[in-house]
Amino acid sequence: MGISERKEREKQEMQDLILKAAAKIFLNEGFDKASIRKIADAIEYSPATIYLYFKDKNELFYAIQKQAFHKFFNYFQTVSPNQEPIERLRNLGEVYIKFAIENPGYYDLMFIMRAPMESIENTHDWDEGSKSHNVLHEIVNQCVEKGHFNGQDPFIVAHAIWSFVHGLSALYVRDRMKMFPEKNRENMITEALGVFNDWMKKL
Amino acid sequence: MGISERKEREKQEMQDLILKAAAKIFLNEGFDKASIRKIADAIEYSPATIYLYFKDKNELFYAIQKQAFHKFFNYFQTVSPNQEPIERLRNLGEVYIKFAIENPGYYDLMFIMRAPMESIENTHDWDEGSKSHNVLHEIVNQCVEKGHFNGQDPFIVAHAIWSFVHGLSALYVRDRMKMFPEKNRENMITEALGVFNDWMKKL
DNA sequence: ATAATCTACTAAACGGTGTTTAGCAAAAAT
DNA sequence: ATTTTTGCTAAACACCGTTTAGTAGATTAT
Repeated sequence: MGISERKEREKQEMQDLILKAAAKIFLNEGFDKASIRKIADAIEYSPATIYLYFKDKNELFYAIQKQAFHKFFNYFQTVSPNQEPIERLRNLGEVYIKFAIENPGYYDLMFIMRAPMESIENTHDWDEGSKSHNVLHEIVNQCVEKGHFNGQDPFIVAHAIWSFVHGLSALYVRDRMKMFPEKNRENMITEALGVFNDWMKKL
Repeated sequence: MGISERKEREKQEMQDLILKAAAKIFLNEGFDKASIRKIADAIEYSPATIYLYFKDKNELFYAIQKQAFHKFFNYFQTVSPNQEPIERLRNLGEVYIKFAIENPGYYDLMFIMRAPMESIENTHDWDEGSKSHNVLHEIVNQCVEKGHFNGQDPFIVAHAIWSFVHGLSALYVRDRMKMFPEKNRENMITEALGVFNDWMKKL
């Protein structure tokens, strides 16, 4: 019975169509401007149709967040595997920042905005994010095995490192660096990351 | 001519009334629920009246942000002045986190939300925030004078430290720690801050 | 082939939002 | 006493997310 398969495929295609239009408007004009009505207009369907494919606006953006995490993970895959763990950690930080600067809208959705998180109840819903998070944990563990961060809990060390790169990214994405209008914001981030990496080598 | 003075005073009192009601609703129910209509209702005036005292909702929340920065600065004043700069720096980090945990709504408004920043054009509008920021810079400079962070740009070091504590705070305030449901989030922050302080002592 | 059912979709409405406009009563100035 | 100014609001405008009731067309059953 090929009909139900076609139906399934069409449902998938419709979801993708909505997702694609929503992501485009969101990245170009922001969350508030990406209204259900505007998204519906872009794909030439009525607003009510969107609710046949997504429970509400939060679930729609939870789906976009998943795609963002996928892209994020791909960035992580470019981290050189054949190097000292401490070098890989440095590389990971650079790639993290690179993603945030090149995809501020996605970064916002993943780590700052509230909307997509309201569709997350159990840990399972965070799977896509955990994949990237595990990369960090693995590398930190390797660093500890090689004698770095002596005596400190790898879980806490990983959280400290995440917090640092998130802090850099979040201040950038949410425009808290315009207090230094004479400074180049991207350079500031790179330099601060450099300082941090110098510190970590000594630990 | 006492009339214009009374008028001025009454205008000030009305602004305070609006601000107080708005802050209360915002802190208890969040930004979206703090609608102009709801604020107007709380003070028993019509919604249009609020626009006689504030240009728009963004300016209203910019005013609340200013008050938040004032409170933030008071937290900073509790940092012990008669100690080694590196100890004061440690203390400053603790107080920063303490503020974020005790006043998540205010923290959000100061360092994460977009709304109040849309009323900021020139550096002058950020004065209230700069005051606190200068405290950090001063302490970092004293640390450098005492031989810490050798050779590194104090401005960048300060930004790195700010990014770190902001990262911890922002992940907490925006609920990105529920991925570790078995962990106590406040403890995690404290431990990560402890790890960071240990690092800094060695630099 | 026809009748019954089910599917995909939408028009319209509900109850909200920020903001602006026109007008009015009371206070102040003349 | 009359004019002007001030402080305020009712009502409207143009949006928003979401739900409901209903319909045209595809699918299934007879």
